Amino acid sequence: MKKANYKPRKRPQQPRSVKMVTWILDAATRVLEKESLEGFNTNRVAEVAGVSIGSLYQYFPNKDALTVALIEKTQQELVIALTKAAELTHAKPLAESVRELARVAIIHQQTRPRLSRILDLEEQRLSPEAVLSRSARAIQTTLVDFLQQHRKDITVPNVQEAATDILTIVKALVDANTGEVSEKLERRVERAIIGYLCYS
Amino acid sequence: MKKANYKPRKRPQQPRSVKMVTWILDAATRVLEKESLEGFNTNRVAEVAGVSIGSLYQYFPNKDALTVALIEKTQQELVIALTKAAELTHAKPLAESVRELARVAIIHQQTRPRLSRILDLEEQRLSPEAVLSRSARAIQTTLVDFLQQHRKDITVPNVQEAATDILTIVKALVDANTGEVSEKLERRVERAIIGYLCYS
DNA sequence: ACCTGAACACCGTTCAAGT
DNA sequence: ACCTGAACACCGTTCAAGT
Repeated sequence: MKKANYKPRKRPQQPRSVKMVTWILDAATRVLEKESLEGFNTNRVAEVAGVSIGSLYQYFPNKDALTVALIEKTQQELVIALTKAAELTHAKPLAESVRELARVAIIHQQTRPRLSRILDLEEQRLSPEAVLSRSARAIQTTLVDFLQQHRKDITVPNVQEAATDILTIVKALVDANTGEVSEKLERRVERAIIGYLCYS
Repeated sequence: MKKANYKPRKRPQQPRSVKMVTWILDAATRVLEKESLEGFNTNRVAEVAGVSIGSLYQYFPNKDALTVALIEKTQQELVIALTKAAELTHAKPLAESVRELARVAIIHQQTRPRLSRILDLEEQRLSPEAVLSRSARAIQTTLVDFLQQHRKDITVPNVQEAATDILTIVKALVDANTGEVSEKLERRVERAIIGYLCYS
């Protein structure tokens, strides 16, 4: 039985250590983008980062922990963008607001299509074990708030559940359509979300 | 650069060979169900199948080819169930028909929840390389036919695209809700599908 | 304290030897 | 022809030695 510990081994305090973690994460990002999952191995990441393999394992207890750190980092960027967008759409009608949120999510993913797709895949592979991450919960919360604000316009029986389902649906559509023209994809995502929310 | 050849190495003609392939696929299924992806390795599969590792590689050029064969097998079962269900719903109203198809898909997945989830994940991981499989195309075709029959009741601009999106959505929802009570899940899948199809 | 990298273990795959 | 399994290569991870 494998232990599933994806927490970073230590929060590095010393300046050099902070830098090393940054190097490692940057290297991991580059390796994943350029060589995809097949080329993603810890020895290669350490090499690209310019640190020894031993140092990598001082900060990340295993390869999956490194992947989880990347997922966290990416999701933090997304939650910031989504929260900002959600605030801006305050008084606008549902359809328009959804369209803007969808656009943010799609743009976020299309900034680094290969990487985002891989990280979503890895998140699914790891999710049964991993506790829902801080940033994943933040995204969920932002979406629940958004749905509450539009409570009168939607027909879902349970807002929590709806938020989860919508996140699942949007991720799936966006990942399955990597490379699709942004506007077309936006319209289909909008259809899926509002269709789900307003079904009666 | 890796070659991506997922085709079985040979279609076994001799009776002993046919049996061996069956043993190997059954063993792979058991290993995946019991030990999940972490325990799924070719040496273990060969051992459980009672054949030598060399024999496994005579029929499958690599591990992914073995996985693809499992995916194919599972999807063939699903396409049969779906086609049958689609025929039975012939003259019924859209919502009811969708509910029945959704039920078939959910039951199919919940028969072996762990296995189905893993195979869906692996399918995503492999899909950029792999040609869309025969059975995946069959499922797509069945769904397109179904949508054509209800053309007047749905608002999607493109039936092909809609079929793809719906498959993506249903898989994602079902995989994300492994272990959820069947009836609740059915209602949410129905909402997602009909919401998408009838959005205006 | 922290870094290093040789070494170990595990697993995908091959191929010389056996039938 | 087909099967076998020891052996090789690659990669995740550790740990003794160095600073």
